[in-house]
Amino acid sequence: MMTEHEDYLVLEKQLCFSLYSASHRLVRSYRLLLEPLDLTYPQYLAMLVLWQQPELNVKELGEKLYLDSGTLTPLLKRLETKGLVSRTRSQQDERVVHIRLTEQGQLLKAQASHIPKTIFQQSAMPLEQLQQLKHSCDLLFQQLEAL
Amino acid sequence: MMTEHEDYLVLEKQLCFSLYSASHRLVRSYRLLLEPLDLTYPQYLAMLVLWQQPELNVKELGEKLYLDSGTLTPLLKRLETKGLVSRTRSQQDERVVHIRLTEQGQLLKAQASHIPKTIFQQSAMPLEQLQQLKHSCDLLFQQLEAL
DNA sequence: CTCAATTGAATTGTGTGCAATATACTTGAG
DNA sequence: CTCAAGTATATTGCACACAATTCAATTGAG
Repeated sequence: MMTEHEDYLVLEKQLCFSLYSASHRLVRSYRLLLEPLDLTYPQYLAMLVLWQQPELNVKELGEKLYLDSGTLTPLLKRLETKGLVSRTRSQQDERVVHIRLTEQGQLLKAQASHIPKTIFQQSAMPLEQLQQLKHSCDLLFQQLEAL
Repeated sequence: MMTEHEDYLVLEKQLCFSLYSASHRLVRSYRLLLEPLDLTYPQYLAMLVLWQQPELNVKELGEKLYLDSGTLTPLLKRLETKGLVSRTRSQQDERVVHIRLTEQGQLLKAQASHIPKTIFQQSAMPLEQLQQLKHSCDLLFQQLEAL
């Protein structure tokens, strides 16, 4: 008694809901591992970037994380309060705010090094399937971004 | 110069970040389509459930959406304000709140019927790959849920 | 050189997520 | 029958996301 279109409106059939739920559940798994580091998942993402590139500005960080200043400014202020990063305005262009990893922030990297492997083990899924999942997510992102 | 563990700490190699970004981007695509219906994506998810089952309580809805009352109560109050659902306490057990689809809420279903197909087209990805993506997300969710 | 347009960040406001707590109600062991 | 334990929902508080706006600083066309 459902039209073809209406049938697609079933929650369990929607890819987006699966993606949405899996993403939240995965972040929840990270939460337990990040609690000892006193980091939230988005803060951990920012630290990941800084561990690779210890200095960059808010715009550059936003481009890597796909987040805007409305999200990043308060997040970075919290990281600053914890002593993990410093925020200083550029001398050359005072609109720009440089984010720098502090020594304390650098030290935190060692405590995070086990996390990716732990999450991988918790997923209890074949590496190959996870790689394929990642690849499909990246492609989906690109397709939607391109619109 | 990176240890094996440290190499995993590269943002672009992390499945979770791909999942996280793809999920947010997909919700953003929904946002444009849902704007004419005056619904947010989580509100749309709640409506999807109600279009299948026009009456249920908060706990049942939470089990379907994997959300708790802290999220659902304000969300459902907003749907009530829009006239899409009613919220009434059970006579038998006054702790229970029944959520019912209103006539206006029912009418909204027709306006949403095109959305799944539109999103599918915007993804510009093969149906088979999307199905596989959904399946992997569902599996990942289950594995993490089972811990 | 000048001012309109642009840019980078911050601010504001709305709406989730979710942990923790509170509250009211129901149930069941004794 | 009673009260301790459990249950369903609501409330509170914190941290994102993100659109919209503001503001200060820079840039570039004429």
